[in-house]
Amino acid sequence: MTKEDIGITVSKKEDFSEWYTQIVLKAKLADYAPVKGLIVLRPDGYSIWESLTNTFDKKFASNGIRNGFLPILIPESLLGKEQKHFAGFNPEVFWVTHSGDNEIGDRLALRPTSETLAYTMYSKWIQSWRDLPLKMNFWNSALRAEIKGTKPFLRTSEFLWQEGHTVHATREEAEEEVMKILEIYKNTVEEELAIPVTTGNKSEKEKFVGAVYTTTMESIMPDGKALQMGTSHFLGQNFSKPFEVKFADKDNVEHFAWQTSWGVSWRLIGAMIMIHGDDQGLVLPPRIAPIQVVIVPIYKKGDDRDMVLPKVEEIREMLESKGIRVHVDDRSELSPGYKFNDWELKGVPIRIEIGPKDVKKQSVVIAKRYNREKSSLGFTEIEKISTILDEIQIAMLKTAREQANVNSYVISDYNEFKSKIEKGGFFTAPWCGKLECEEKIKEETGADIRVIPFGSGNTDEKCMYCQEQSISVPIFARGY
RNA sequence: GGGAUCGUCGUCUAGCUUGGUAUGAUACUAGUCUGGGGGACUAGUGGUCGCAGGUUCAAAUCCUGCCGGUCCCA
Repeated sequence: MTKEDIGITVSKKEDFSEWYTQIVLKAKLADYAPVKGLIVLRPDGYSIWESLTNTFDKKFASNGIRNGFLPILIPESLLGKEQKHFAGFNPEVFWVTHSGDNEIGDRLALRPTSETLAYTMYSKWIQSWRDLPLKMNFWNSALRAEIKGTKPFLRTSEFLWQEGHTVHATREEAEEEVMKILEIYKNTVEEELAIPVTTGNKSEKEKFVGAVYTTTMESIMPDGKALQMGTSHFLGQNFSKPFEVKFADKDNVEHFAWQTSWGVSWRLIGAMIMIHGDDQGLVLPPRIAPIQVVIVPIYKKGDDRDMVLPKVEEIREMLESKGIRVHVDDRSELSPGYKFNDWELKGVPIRIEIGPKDVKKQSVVIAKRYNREKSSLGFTEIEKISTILDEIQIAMLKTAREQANVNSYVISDYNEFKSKIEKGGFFTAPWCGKLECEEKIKEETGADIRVIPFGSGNTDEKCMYCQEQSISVPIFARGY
């Protein structure tokens, strides 16, 4: 391995796919497991996930949602209770058929999602309107067999996610919950991960199997492909009926409950890597970065060391007292240059360099990761770092938004669409609402309806494909 | 679903056509000098060639199957 091979050896622009994989492996976020389609998270990857889960947990909690735990095995009889749901997931379910050498009668599924299991439990727990709403969230992993085209964080046979399941007395309340969750998702992804999203509905064809409707948030990746960032489903009574999730209302009449389910996965990490990363490696938005500021002390002789280290400690304490997550890189065997590159590969938002020269000048050098700018900051101004972190966060979202806009088009001519889709992007185009057109477009161009943005409809335009009256203006794109 | 391609110390790689138990770099360990953008020198450790069979006196090399990675098309 040459010097260059320690870092990323391909450019994001020229070989996006390889670039992505190298970041995941070389920034030590994850590694491949011995089984196809599975990955192992390493500490630097897992701490990003923890940072995300912490943020979501706070928001869920303030919305009255509490965490629980569900087992990973679901008996086939339960999974099959809602027929469409079962049919939708069956091709990608892993089955447990044996315990030791003995065959299991009712074979067990490794959960592809937990609606059926959760609602079996809910039906035991809910009897009265006083038990509602019931709002729970589960952090776990789900398993869906991916045979081809696996990619760390984006498509793996097992993935970490949260699945939320709520039960309500009325349709209105459940639908409100669907939107509240989608709003939490959108805020978190935009404000914490600095990734702009478009929210709206999935088409009938693309909705969650078993849902009445699915709301989604979609983002556009730098290679022009769309990535589904999270979904929030209104299940209506589709599950409450087969699973008998019912309650006695105030009038003592028994009703089936109204339900929602929703989830985001570690795919968000993949999106963050793709959107913000550059040819030096990962770039973490400050709010989600496990380490926000890394201090690299620079010294050679003992004297310098005695001058530098106390100052480093002082700065560390000051930053920590302001709630900033700081790390001091005191590895003695590595040169400063190596450390600079190393932390850039790992994406830490701000690096502080402090050596004898700086101590004499009563200042430090700070380097911002997202634009790789260096500047000098006086000792008395160190507290400004809080503000700088905020500014970086805002700048990153702004840049990402601009990039997304560049790759978004409004279009109505199908031939134009067919030629432009080759380069990727989001295409807002009128659609008649018929499945047939949706399927044809998919077949001919590889693009599907990613999202029908809220408020889209009542247009005078003709369907891009069949020229009949359109009923909405969805975003078409090729997806991950 | 169809097709292509790859797999050799931790990592990257030579060797494979024309069989004779493996090359170099980097990393790692120890020491000395160094230290403001991936440091230098010296001395060491580390692989039986993805896995399983087969052919052969002999297999990293030839054959078959499997496992895993990557890419393209639907």
